[in-house]
This record gives sequence, C-alpha cells and structure tokens, in this order.
Amino acid sequence: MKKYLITSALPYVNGLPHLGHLIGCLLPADVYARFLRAKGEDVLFICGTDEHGTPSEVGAAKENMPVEEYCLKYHQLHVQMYEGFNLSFDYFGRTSSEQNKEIVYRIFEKLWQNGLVVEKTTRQVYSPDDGRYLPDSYVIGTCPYCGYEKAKGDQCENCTKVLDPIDLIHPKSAISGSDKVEIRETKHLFLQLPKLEQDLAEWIETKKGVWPDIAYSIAKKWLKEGLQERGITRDLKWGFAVPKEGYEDKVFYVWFDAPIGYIGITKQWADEKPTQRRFEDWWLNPDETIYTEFMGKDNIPFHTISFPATLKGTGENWTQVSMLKGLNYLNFAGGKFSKSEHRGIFLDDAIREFPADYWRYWLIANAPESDDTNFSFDQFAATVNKDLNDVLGNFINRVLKMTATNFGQQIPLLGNPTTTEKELYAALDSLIETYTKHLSQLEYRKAMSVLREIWVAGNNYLAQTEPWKVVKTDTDYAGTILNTALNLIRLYAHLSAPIMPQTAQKMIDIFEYPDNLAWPDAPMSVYLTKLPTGTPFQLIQPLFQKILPDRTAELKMRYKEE
RNA sequence: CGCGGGGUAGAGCAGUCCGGUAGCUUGCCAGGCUCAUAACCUGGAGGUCGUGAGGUUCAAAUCCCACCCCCGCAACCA
Repeated sequence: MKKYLITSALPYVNGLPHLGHLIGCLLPADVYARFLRAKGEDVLFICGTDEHGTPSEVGAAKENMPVEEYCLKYHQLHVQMYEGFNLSFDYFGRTSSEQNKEIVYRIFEKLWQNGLVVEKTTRQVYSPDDGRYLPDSYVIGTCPYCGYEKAKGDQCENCTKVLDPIDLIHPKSAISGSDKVEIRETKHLFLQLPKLEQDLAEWIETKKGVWPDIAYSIAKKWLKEGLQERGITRDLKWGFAVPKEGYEDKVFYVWFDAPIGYIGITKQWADEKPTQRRFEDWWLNPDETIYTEFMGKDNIPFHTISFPATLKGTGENWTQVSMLKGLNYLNFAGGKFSKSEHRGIFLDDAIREFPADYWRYWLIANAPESDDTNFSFDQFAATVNKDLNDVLGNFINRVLKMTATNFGQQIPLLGNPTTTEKELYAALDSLIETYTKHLSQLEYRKAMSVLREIWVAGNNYLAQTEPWKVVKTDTDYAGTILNTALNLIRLYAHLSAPIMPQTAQKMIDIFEYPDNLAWPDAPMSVYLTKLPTGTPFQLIQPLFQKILPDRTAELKMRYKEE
C-alpha cells in the first residue's frame, strides 16, 4: 500500500504566527492530510518549528533569556495556536532536536565523503559591540548608488539595487546601532550545487505538468541562471556545531538543517514508539512513499533545488518530493502581514474572535493559489454569512425542525425514490467526483466552489419537492423527502470534515448513529439511504452565527483595516 | 535592465496550455416559496477581457509583437 508523507514548511519559531502563515502552508497541508485519512490512506503529517539562526539569537537577547529557553517558549506557543486551529499533525517537532542533529550529521558526512563540500574564505561584517558577525540584512547604512540612508546590506529598498554590505557607506549594526563594524575574513563550507545541476535538471523536467506552474517555473528559473555553490555554515552560536576541525565556532546554516528537519522530526515521532515506527519506512522508501510538500512561494527554491540536491548528493535513496503545493501570499489591507510591526491578524486574536472553522473555510475558499489574495473583514463576513450560515447552517436547521414538527425527532421511513430523488443522486455523484478530484489535485478554491454547489443542491431539492406542502397530502412521500434531506446532512458532514472538522463532528453528533468521518465510497443511491428509520436525532443550536455590520465595523477598527 | 505572478461586470475570481456564442460567487433589480436564522429557489441588468484603428487567422480573453500598470522575488523574515 502506498504511504502518503505530507510536510508543511516549518514556521520560524521567532514570534507568533498569523493568518498568512496558516494559509501559506499549514492549513492546506492539514486539509490534504485529513482528506487522505478520510479516504483510508496511510498518512504521516509532519511539521515543527524552525529554530536556528540569527533572528532567534536576537529575539532571545531582546527578551533577556537564553536562546534555548526562548525557543522552547515560542515553540510551545506555536503548538497551542495550532491546536486551536485543529491542525492534525502526526508530530509537531523542532529542528533543534537531537534527532535532527543526528540526521544532519549523517547527511553532511555523506556529502563530505562524496566530495561535494568545499572550504572557501569569505568576507563578513563583524560587530565587536554585538560580539557577533552580522548577516547581510542586519547591516544598515547609506546606499552607494542613491544615497538612501537606511539601505540594508543585502538590498537597497529605495533604489532596489542589490548590494554587498561591504559597499555600504557608514555601515552600522541593525541590532545595536553601533557603527563600529569591521570586515573580517572567515572560512565557510560550501555545498557544490553545480556538480549536481545536471542530475537535478533532469529530475525537475519530470515534474513539468505535475508541479503547479509557479513551482516548476521558479525551479527552472534557478537552473537557467545556473546554480552556485551554497554556504552551509555560519558564524553563530545557535545551531548545530560543525563537526570539522577549524569550525569550532561555527554552526550549520539554518537553511541547511531546516528542510532536513522534516526527516529529523519524523525521527522524533518514530523514537516515541521505536518498536512500531521507523523513519526509514518513510524517508528511505521512495517506491512506496508519495511525498507532498506545502510551502509559501518564497520557499520554493529551497524545496525544489537546495533540499533535493542535498539529498541527491548523499548518493543514498532518499524519498524525494513528488507533489508540491506552493502558495502565494495573503495580504492585509493592501499590504503584507508583518510580524515585526504586528500588522494583520495573528492566530491568538483570530481564535478569540471566531471559531476556527470560520477561518478555515474562508482561508481555503480564498487560498492564494494563482495570485496574492487580500483579506478584508467585509469579504470574510460576507462569505461566512452566506455560505456557512445561510446555505449550510440554515439547511440543517430547516430540515431538523421540519422533521421534528411533522415526524418527531427520529428518521422517518424512506419510501421508493422518485425521479426527483434519482436526479438528485446523479447530480451529487457527479459533483462529489469533481470535488474529490479537486481535493486530490490540491485545487482548493475550485474544490470549495463545488462544495458550495453541493450544499445548494440540498436547498434546491427542498425548493423542488416542497415537503411542507407534501406533508399535508402525502405523509409517506414527505417522509421520504425528509429522510433524504437528513441523509444529506450526514453527507455534508463527511464532505466538509477536512475543511471544518469541528463543525463536521457537530453535524455527525446530531444523529444517534455510530459514524465516522470517512469519505463517501458508494453511489448516492446507496449512501443517502444509510441512516436507519427511527434513528433519533437532536435539535441543535444553529451551527453558525452571522457577523453583523456593527461587528464588522468594530473589527476593522480594532485591527486597523483601512 | 533581470526573473516570476497578475491586469476579465461595483467587489472577489474562473476561462488562456489546446482560438469558435465571455462564465462563477457576492452585491443590485424582479419573481417564486413561506419549512427554516429577513433565510431558501429562479430569472434579469451589468464587461470595447490593461493599452496598441498592432500582427497571424474565416474567427483572438486565448497565439505573436510592442508598451503601460500592480504584486512578489533576487540565495538570510511565511
């Protein structure tokens, strides 16, 4: 049996995640994992916090705590927030784990043995007052081209010229503000990507039409420009020590150990039950494993080029990515979400305002698949009110109440289906097939528009059959209609579960009938007759609440949406 | 100057690969229904498809050329 390995890009531990992080990789991955599990597939869904690097060191210093403590604190906050959104990771680990260290060393040694690692001397900016080397973007100064005074060492935001921090006039540290900076020569290890280029290019060519255009074209762009040797070490303290002489003060670069973290975290998972689980079954098993990665567009080069090259370079038979979903950005009020300026909606705020499923539905229905997408409370409210409350929530409510009034709180007898029911079965069979196809292909917006059609089909069925009239003249047929409608509620629960797990559970719990959230596996002529006659059901509070204009206005004020 | 994505009805999007009556959601207008949460169902109006009296073609949103605008990337912030 095929195994489905799913990873979401690892959120950087520094600071708190916002809606952009959620839709950028975590949530689409979760929906896919839930969908495959519902279909009965063997799924392993892995994620965790990416912890090494300068931003963590700087963040820890700001909060005046050791970096290990700082990372643990934020790791736990991430865990809490993702639990709040019901992300169904099989394991949520950390790139700083012992297990990851073990895998990083193993891969590094192989690359070393294969002659793919070389030493080069580079010139880096050192700040004595900070006691550290400064990454390019942590050096600020005057742009030599346009005179802009706050140019960053990697690029001038004013004239967009790409810079070398060494070229800045009056350079100073972005951390302490100190202008006592010096250029030092320092040795680093580089991975020789050019040696792997040919191999990589052939492999990527097989992904044409398989990966989304955005991923394929970005990978091709990098190949076209030619791969360069890539530094895999840094002059930092927070990271895995480089196990080579002369590198005692250096650690592996965060972008080297972060993707390897997928494997390291899988080993964390396996080590919890060593007699039952092996990371090798997933990661050194390419023939049986279908590996799907989710990430924001900025991450695509690392997942299509650097990481596959790293694995290939070992000469070992690692599982490589087969499906890859790259997403664009979610913007807020015309601009980016920002961690540093705390601009936008963060997950702790989001969950305080509305149930997780409201967000999950909106985000998936508006996933930034082809372009950046803008979040606005007006649109959010409109979607929640219409799709969730009016179309789905109201359908359930009207069916339950109508049945309770006319037949009591139990499933009425199903008579022989008429042409109308048969047409409904056929329409749904076709819609569900399309819906399933879109989810399999990770086409979320299309999938959601079909799901909505499926919900509308229920309301349409009632409009056509008018059970409130029929009940006065033909009780038996009215019972058949409502029986069918009640079965539709169950169907909707199953189909909605990957996107709205909590709501789906509530829908299932309406009926006193043992059920799970398995994917429909039979034609509707069978599937919509499953609830046994006489099964008791409960009248529940409406599943959703409308977001009224006053509330929307208040939200816009609170979150500063212009 | 480079690279990637985008520009289609008031708003949000699909359609472009493979040319053939311009589609969906929301909003607006009208009708139906009255079981349900002022909800549901149906119909209608609304677009020179960024620009070019460009090119190819019987036919262009779609292919080719030139240009304009928006967003992102450029190896260290999803």
